[in-house]
Amino acid sequence: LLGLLTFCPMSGYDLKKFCDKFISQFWHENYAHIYTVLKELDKEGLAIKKTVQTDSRPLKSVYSITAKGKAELTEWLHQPAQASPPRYEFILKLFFSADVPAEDLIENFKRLKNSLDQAIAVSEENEKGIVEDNEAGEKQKMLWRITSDCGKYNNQAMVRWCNETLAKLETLKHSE
Amino acid sequence: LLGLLTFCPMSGYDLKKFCDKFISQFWHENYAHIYTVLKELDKEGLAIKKTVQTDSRPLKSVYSITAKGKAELTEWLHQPAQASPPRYEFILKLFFSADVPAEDLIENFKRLKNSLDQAIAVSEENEKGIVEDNEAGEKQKMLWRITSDCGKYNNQAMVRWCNETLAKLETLKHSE
DNA sequence: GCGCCCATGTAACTAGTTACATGATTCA
DNA sequence: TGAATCATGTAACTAGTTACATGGGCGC
Repeated sequence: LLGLLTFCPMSGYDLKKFCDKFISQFWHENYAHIYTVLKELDKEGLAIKKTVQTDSRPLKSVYSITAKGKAELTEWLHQPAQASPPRYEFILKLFFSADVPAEDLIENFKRLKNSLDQAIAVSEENEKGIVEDNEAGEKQKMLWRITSDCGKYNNQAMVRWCNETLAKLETLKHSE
Repeated sequence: LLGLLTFCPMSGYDLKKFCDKFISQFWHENYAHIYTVLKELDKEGLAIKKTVQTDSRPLKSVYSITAKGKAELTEWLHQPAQASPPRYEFILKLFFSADVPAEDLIENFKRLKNSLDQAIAVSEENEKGIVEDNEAGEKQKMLWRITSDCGKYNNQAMVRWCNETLAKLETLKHSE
């Protein structure tokens, strides 16, 4: 899974940064996982480690993808993505909230809306970053824009959902 | 987490059915998990087990929620839902697909669109079921509708995204 | 008689997370 | 001098999944 993160040679630390910056909207990795996987990749010959001494900085272990790693990645890209079992705690709680006062639910929805607005703002920032990036090819840029749109569309849909739900809950609150 | 599934007393088997039918859009449970949790709930006094002999059927172990369990549930409902780390394999693969021919990507998107259409059809079926259900209170019904809308809005947003992306990929395909 | 649905569970395993441990450099 | 950032890793634990094991009843 991490073999694909070898866009360019990177260290475990770099990889984490990269994940947080570019793919955090739809994927998440933590240090522990990255370092263990990196070690495995090295053992399996899918990536190779090189220890580099950067000036006035601690040692870095930079990993590069090998030919074998590239083959594995292509293989992975060709098999269809499998959907992960859904786990939306917010919705789950909502489902069981028949005995919770409407007012509390309204509070929850307002909070959710705020965090959605924030997420939308962040993704708009990111989109600007894509346009300005000159290193990436046209197709790559297009794919980035597409992935970013996915998050945006979802978030917009959720905002709409929040607004409509808030309206419903307001009427409920008055009748309670 | 399963204490809340005690809408009415149910066995492990019933719970699984219930999950699949009503909350599968946003939550997923498997038998192994259910039975282990059920046992724990019993041990902690949050639910009690009763073995029931139904006519001409194997023994059933029906669990009911206790007062302590209800308190725990209320407590849980009152703390804010925590977002689970996102894992969208489809988008992740897309992100790394710069070297995959546009034609293959188009195929993937068509498949995704089909499954989305199916999901929308299913949720529309479910919505009919809600309206017809006479046992549930008005507020409960409203909450069900709201949760169901959430899925619908998301799916619709995704369909829109698929369509727009397909158009983009078509032009890319012709230039490749 | 065969396959499907009802019904319950355990054991082994895999994946993922948290917490810990360490230490250098840079900047306020 | 202390906080933040760079940098790498391990150990212990928790959660979740797969696979296995079992057996009766019902409908075709």
